[in-house]
Amino acid sequence: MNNVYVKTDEELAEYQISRLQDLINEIVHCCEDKRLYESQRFELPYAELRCLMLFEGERYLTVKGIAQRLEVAKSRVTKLVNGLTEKGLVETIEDPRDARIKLISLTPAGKAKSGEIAAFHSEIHAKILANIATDERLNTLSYLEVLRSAMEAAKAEVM
Amino acid sequence: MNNVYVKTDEELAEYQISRLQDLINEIVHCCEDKRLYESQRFELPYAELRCLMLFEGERYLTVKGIAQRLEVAKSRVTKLVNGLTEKGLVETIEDPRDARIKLISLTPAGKAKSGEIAAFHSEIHAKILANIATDERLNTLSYLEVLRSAMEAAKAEVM
DNA sequence: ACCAAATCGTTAATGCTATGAATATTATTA
DNA sequence: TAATAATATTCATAGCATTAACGATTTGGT
Repeated sequence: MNNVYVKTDEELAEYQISRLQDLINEIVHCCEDKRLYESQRFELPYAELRCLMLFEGERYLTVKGIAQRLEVAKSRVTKLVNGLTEKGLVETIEDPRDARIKLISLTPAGKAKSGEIAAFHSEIHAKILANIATDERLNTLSYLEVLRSAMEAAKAEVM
Repeated sequence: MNNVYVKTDEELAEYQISRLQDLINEIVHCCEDKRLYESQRFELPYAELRCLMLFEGERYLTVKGIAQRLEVAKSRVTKLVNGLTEKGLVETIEDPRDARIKLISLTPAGKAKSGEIAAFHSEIHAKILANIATDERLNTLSYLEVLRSAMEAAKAEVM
């Protein structure tokens, strides 16, 4: 046995794999905490909150459109819209040209809440950036992009 | 108005914020897809799968211990362990020194499944690394670490 | 003009994730 | 020994999400 221990490529890869695994887990875990916090702070089930945030720059949305954007079934959206309606954040009118379609839009209260949530999102991401040294910000974003691409490529391979 | 438009620091920050927001969202979304895939592939509700993976290197776990590691209520763990027991992946004995405590351990089938899942995790992270140029891997990991720290710091500030 | 097919949203049944309060059993400790 | 603490379970409740079946409406072809 040699005292000077040199890592083989294999071992190096093992190490990098588990480090990547840990880092991603921690980052995702952090996001889950944010999600919980957000939901409590704005007194909205998270799915309803996400639904509310779709009305950025769009006056009206339909059940179908929301379903596509949230990537859930239409029946789920019915429930979410009911919840938001009961809370007075959203209201529904009928499409004058097609009686099948419901046009859903924010109430003033909904706009206000949506604004608050958007501000919170900005705030939290601003805080994250502020916690990165100025000269490291661009690199962080670049390498995050590298990771995102690599993850999507890996997903395409495996799944 | 000037044709040569120079971004103010504020605008630069805005841009970086929304880019960070998007990147993190995409990465998290990717992880959610992985989670779904995993759950279907191994025919286990995701919570049970996570529970199974806690038995790495630990012979026995208790309900309480699992609850702490998964960060869920004990009553939730009772359900998960029931599910895993019905599937023959886990078995329970009584602690010989304390009749209140149940010692939960993997069955051979559970060990096998747990091994498969761990292998899948390694595989997917290896694939991600393989999709990053060799000379960018170390930097990616470093900057991921930077991001993770910044996120945790921001969390501590806001939440 | 009419009928079949497609579209849109809702309802009902089902299953997973998770919590909190109440409870039964067993250990500890004063 | 009696009170208290620890461990796990049960029950009620709530959120997240799907699929299948349905009713209402529109559209397209004949």
